Amino acid sequence: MDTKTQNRLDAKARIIKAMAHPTRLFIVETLAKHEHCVCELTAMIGADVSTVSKHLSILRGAGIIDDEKRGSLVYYQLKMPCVLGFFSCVDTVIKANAQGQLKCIR
Amino acid sequence: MDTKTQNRLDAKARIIKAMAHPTRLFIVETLAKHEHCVCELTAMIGADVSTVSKHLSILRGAGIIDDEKRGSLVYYQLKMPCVLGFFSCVDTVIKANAQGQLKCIR
DNA sequence: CTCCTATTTGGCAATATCGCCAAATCGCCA
DNA sequence: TGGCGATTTGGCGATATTGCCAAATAGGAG
Repeated sequence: MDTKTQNRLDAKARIIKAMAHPTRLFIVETLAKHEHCVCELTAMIGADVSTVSKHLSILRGAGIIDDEKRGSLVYYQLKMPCVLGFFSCVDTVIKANAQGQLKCIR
Repeated sequence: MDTKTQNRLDAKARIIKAMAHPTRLFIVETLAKHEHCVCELTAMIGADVSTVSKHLSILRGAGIIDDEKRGSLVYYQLKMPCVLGFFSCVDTVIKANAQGQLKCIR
């Protein structure tokens, strides 16, 4: 594997890793409906504000979401809706795994 | 966030996490072309066989790839080609990030 | 049966991630 | 200007991931 491929895959993995966490998936799915401020997301998630803020920072760093300060609140919105298409593929994988399990039991 | 949502997102995150590594992305992209045995993948990747075997095990555990023993070799193949669609979205994100960078410089 | 090759598994040290607390910013508004 | 609420950042212990080596396993060939 040459260096160029290595770098390309590193970049790709960094983006994917940004989504590889339940809380961050929740954030992406929630922002897919419409924008939310940090305080709203924090209330929905039920973790410390600093924790939520760091998750948002990771998603923003990956370029998946965007922030916009309005007054004293910071609103986040989904910048790359194409990731939702991926999520449906993941659901397909989960369903296929479950059906594979069933087949083994019978 | 209720328990049901939590479990659903945990399962989703586990699948995504399985792909959140450069080497595993390489494996998925390589198997997308055609199947390969562990020894071939190991040669291409240039890491220890045990390392490659563990990466393959993670992808298999996630239900993304499938294995098939033929003689003394184990051949792996891509089971869920829909993940490739996700990769193109990731490339879009990377491209958008790069263009955002450029805009800031000018 | 025994050797040999391909692959997997166990274990360990290095590194990265996670979530909370405390502290620092930052912009409003009195 | 001073205080306040919203958000971010620093730091720390706990936990998870990673990659290598060594050892175990599995199967075919002699």
